[in-house]
Amino acid sequence: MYQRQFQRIQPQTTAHLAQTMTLLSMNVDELNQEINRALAENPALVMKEERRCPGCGKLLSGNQICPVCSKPKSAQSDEAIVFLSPRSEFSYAKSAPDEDIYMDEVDNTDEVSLAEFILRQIAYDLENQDRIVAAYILNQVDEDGFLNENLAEIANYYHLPLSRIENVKRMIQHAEPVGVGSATPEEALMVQLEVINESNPVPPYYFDIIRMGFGVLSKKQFAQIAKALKISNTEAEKAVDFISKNLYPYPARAHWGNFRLPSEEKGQVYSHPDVIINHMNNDPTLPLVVEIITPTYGTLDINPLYKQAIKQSAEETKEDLKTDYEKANLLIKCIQQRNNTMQRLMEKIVHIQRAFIDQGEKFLEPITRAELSKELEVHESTISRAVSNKSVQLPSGQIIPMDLFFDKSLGIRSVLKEIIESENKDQPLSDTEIVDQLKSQGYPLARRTVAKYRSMEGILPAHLRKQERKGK
DNA sequence: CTATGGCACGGATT
DNA sequence: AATCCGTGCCATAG
Repeated sequence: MYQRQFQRIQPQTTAHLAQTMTLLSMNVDELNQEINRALAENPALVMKEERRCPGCGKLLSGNQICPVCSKPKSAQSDEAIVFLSPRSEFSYAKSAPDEDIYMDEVDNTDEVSLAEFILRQIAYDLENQDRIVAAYILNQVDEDGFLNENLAEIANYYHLPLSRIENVKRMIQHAEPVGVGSATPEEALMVQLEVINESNPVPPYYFDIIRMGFGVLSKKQFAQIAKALKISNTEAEKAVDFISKNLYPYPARAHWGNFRLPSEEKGQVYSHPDVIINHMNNDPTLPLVVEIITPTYGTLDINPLYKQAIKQSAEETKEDLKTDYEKANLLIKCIQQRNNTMQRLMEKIVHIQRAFIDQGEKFLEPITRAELSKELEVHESTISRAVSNKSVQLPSGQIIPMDLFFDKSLGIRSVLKEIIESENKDQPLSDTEIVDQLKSQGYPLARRTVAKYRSMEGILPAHLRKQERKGK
């Protein structure tokens, strides 16, 4: 039975492969867009009503039964339940474009609605002319919330003084979500910091750190920052921590969805995790619940009317209808395949990296994509695609890039951090000494490598660590 | 003279 | 085929 269905799309097998590959390498946000696009332009494709678990109210995909509620309470704590979790916060366009019911869903992801959202906040305080300018600017803002347009040109076009345009831009930037309309991530951060500063004053060097640029921030180079601004290392660390926790460089993304949790570790912000890992009922003795987020709120299906239409229509239109039908069929198959791969992959990863998930970085098992691909009997590149560009939320609330599960050195780096933290601060360990320490703990490394890891973690060299101590 | 960072090479990984 | 990563050598700062 499955055989036959598969046969039908055999002639397009290369297309099938190509599409599976591209879908696999997409994260939830991108997949959401892709599905919306397909829904909009292919009449054969429809979104069926959502189905919820009668027990817990979770959205279910396809014919699946709720994996959480169907699990007996006596489940082993080392088990993990991996399942697909459709999310209602992903809005999709209904097949009939004239409907705007979905607009009053909680979140508005469209640029249009973001623009409207902001415009409503500031419209009262603007004169008519300025309102037009504001509308224009908001329409030029890209999906991250940035404005790449030259203000002087806008001023020219509307025959208004530049200062007036700047004023409008300022108002947009200060409206929620704060920072939209900036030209760069740095500018957005500046605006956000200014706003915070008005109610809760922050030390002035916070601004200087942002001026140093986004790159320094995301790499967490405390040492450099401290040196350049003549502040202590801990002050620098505190500042960067504050910034990554309270500010968000892509203002429009942060507004999108309500559960933004900045990844503290990397100083980067991921808006929607692709996978969420939790303990059942937040109880660490219960099994893990692994949700693979899918943007299909409801189920994708072939429009039943469409099949009839094909039979009844005249010969010449039949062909067109048929290609639509096959395209839709293909997409559904590919998405299923993607889901299946993700599910199998996460099952393996969670099993292997269980210690890491429960107990932290130190226990990250060094594993390569190649090894995993053998176990799962898929091609290496499949794993690569499935893993890249995706993010995972851990039970701790941290959001990490999925690549991290394959980071060979992270485990060692965290041991290194421990060693340095517990060292005698008056006589800091030199790199050579750290090599010995690590070797005795079962991590043979070259001296040069220790130095690399140290700088990756933003830890100063031995002689400077001593100074740091004095300065305090 | 020692500790460290820069550059570049080679092997592994993607 | 391209990229990443560990490592060795060498220059330089302390």
